[in-house]
Amino acid sequence: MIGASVPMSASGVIDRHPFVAKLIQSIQLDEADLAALSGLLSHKIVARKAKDIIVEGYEYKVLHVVESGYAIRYKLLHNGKRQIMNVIMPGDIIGFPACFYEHAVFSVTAIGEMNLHRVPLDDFADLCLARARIATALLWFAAREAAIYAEHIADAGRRAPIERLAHFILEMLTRLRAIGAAAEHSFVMPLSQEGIGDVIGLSGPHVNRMLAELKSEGLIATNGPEVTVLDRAALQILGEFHPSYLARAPIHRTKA
Amino acid sequence: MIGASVPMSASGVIDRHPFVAKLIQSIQLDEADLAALSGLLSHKIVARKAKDIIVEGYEYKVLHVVESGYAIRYKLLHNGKRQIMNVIMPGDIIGFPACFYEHAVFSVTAIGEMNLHRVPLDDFADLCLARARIATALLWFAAREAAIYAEHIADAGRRAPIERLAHFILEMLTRLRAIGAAAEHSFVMPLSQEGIGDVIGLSGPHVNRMLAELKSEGLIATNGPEVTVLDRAALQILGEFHPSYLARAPIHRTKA
DNA sequence: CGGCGGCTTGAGGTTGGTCAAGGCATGTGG
DNA sequence: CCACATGCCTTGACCAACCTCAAGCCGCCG
Repeated sequence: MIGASVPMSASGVIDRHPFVAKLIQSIQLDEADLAALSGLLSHKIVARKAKDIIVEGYEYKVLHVVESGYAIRYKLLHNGKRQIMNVIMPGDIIGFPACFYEHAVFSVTAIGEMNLHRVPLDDFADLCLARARIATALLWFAAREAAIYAEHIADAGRRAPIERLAHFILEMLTRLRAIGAAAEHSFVMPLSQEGIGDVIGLSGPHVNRMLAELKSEGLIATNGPEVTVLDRAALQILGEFHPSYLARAPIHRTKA
Repeated sequence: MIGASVPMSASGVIDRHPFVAKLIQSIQLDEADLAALSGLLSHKIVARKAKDIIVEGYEYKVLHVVESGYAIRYKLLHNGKRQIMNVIMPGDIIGFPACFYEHAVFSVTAIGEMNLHRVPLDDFADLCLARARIATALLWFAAREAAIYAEHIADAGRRAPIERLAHFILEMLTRLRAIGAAAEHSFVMPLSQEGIGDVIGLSGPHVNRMLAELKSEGLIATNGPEVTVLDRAALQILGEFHPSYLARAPIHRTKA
């Protein structure tokens, strides 16, 4: 911890980190918690565009807490296709919750430049054991991750292409707004159309056609990579989107 | 706890419960842990076939630990289709890890008769806070649940129909064997062909065609609801199935 | 200026859904 | 004990949806 390039022990600095902000939204932290987190997030690194952070099948012993930038968690299949499981955003932890496995089950690649904090897996485990509140919050994050994945199963398996796209756009808007990275009705899409296809299980050209349809129906507008939601109510109905599964805080328990 | 119909405090009884067996496989439990679990699992109930245990959108305050029988966790979509997220087996907890949400995000229905233990959510939360080892094991279960879901995303989104079916058959065989509910190469499929279709995102008739193809290739055989894997190696390659994501134990940590 | 990545559009072919009919096993009530 | 209903499996024909391949375009960056 000594010799960290960027000292972050002052709570005025650490609690502006998106990961800490996310923790605070789901559970109350005291000074000792913040100090522990501050120590954990002392080793800052930068990942350039298209940098592989985790490669499927390999062992890994470090996690990366995202401060800024985006990454994709994906799997390459032997029929040559790619399935993107999730878009990783600031405040997320790369390698969690899959870090309980000995070998990586997915690959993670940066899209665009990222600022990360490198955290040895063992330090992370120690923190959980020492700070019950943080461990509890992480159990909640893991449950939320599972809920997001389950929603993606319904998307890929049973929704019509245009419904998947509507759902995906609203999910991105909602998640980006939660971290303060989007305006009320618009956001910058970090993925190409082919990338979107790899999330929702469509080919690139078909994503393009579905986008055109949403535009012609007046539900969205685009300007380069920027997507603007023009008719949120109609999009929600079309994509059957219920934002509750993305909630930031668990239900309140009197005893917890 | 007093007045429970079936006393289970003797560890010789409690540790034969599939849920406890699953816990023991991932973490070591002491006498106090077993006693706490014994108290938790004192209220036994039976669910008949097609009984709705959780209905999407409703609040729920109890979990159900499965002792025997199967259930499906699913979502009904407004286009009339059904997506099954997961098949729930003995040792699983109905309502976990989604129990952190105030309202149910999925429905759960019994297929066939089930023996369950009713556990109030608050008692469960208290157990986690009091027994750190059990809480840690549950964090691992939540992570594993997320990994299974992620595998299903790849299935539904990017694999060819016959690959999905191969993968699903191997996943069922592996999970059933882990709880001692399957022979080495065969098991009784709890779902109808239409049900299988709702898991892997195909229509009933197409599941039938794909099953016929697997049979004609000599990879599997069926006899009523019983499925026998004849060529596991070929099926694994076809379905790109790597059993590691179903591992029962987390990686070993010296400090934990 | 030239190359590259991504968007857009089109034509054509396969896949897999839908609808429908028939068969078989099981279970139930008369 | 038989008649009937029910649920599931099986098969076929048809057709729309979506993928693939391909070409041209634009904007950006070296």
